[in-house]
Amino acid sequence: MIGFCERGYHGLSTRDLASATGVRASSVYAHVDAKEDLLYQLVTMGHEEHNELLRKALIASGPDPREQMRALVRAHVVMHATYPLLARVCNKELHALTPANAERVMRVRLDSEQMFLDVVKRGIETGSFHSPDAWLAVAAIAAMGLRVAEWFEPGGPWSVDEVADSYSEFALKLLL
Amino acid sequence: MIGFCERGYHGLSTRDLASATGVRASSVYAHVDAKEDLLYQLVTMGHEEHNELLRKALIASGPDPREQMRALVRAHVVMHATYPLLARVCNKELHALTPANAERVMRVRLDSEQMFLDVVKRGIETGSFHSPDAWLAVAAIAAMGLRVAEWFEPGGPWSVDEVADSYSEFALKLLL
DNA sequence: GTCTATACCACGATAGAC
DNA sequence: GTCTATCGTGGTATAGAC
Repeated sequence: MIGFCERGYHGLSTRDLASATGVRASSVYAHVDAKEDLLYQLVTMGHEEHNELLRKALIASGPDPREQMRALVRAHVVMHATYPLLARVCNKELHALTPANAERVMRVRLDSEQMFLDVVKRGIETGSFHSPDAWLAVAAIAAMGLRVAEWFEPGGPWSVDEVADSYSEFALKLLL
Repeated sequence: MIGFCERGYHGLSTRDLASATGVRASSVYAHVDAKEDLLYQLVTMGHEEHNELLRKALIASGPDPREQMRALVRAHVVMHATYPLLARVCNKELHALTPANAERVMRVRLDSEQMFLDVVKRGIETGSFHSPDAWLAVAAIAAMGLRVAEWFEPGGPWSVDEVADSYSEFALKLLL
């Protein structure tokens, strides 16, 4: 995973991949059908974990759209700050998936996006939010969190919680 | 460029690269020393153009931090919506640069970031903005715009101007 | 500056012994 | 499940004619 992240899918050979786990390249093929399988499994894991974290956050929060949005952004940011390498692979290496696999991944992603969209739309209806366009707002809020995976490091100036809290506030302000 | 974007640096061969412009792979080497040179030139062009657009936007706007921020975000978004492929290469393929070349690119990027930071800090001092952390706010605002390159398409639901305007407002709200 | 031809190497993947 | 050995392909890059 570190390899895919640092050098890109095509930049990491099956030989390097294997030697990172202490085996030969041919041994990899006892576990996966092809190199692309490995990327697909990694990317699927990342997207499904992300999706589940969002869903749990939504369920655990009350009915208030503001509280729901806070919970979603929190989970989104925590995921990206906690597993930055996985997040980067998920966001940069989709091009290397077969169309069928890419589509499966995109379905999960769209489902996650829909959670954000539903909260924003309901918030607009109930008067909690006032964004002129729900989708544009969601794209902006999601983007903030995605990018956290590119710069966050443990032991840096902010804890995961601090970033999650700040970004939740950013999202709510953005939706005012 | 399209190739680097769609398949990643290592996913695009010099043969394919050359045939995209109607020549043979060997002819490419009459213009660049190595494949990496091409990526470096592309990425440098993208970062310097971006930096200049930001600088011009800043100069053209008045002394009000709010107006300056609006201008910066506008330019940032316009660049990413106008040259999405270049932007994606600039943001995803830095790993393939030699350390020396990557550092040169990062210097331009840090300079651009500093423009945002200076405006936010001055806005906080003068009471226009009220963010608890200037850097976190800048990271969030920049991220929103960066991501535009991933989804924007001409002929879609929004014009470049509409996205730029919306995102400028998002940024200002975020800084309230 | 482009071409053909090619050097040299690394790639993903497989075969078959253990 | 891992190994060694190897297949066939395609990678970056160069040489030298035009």
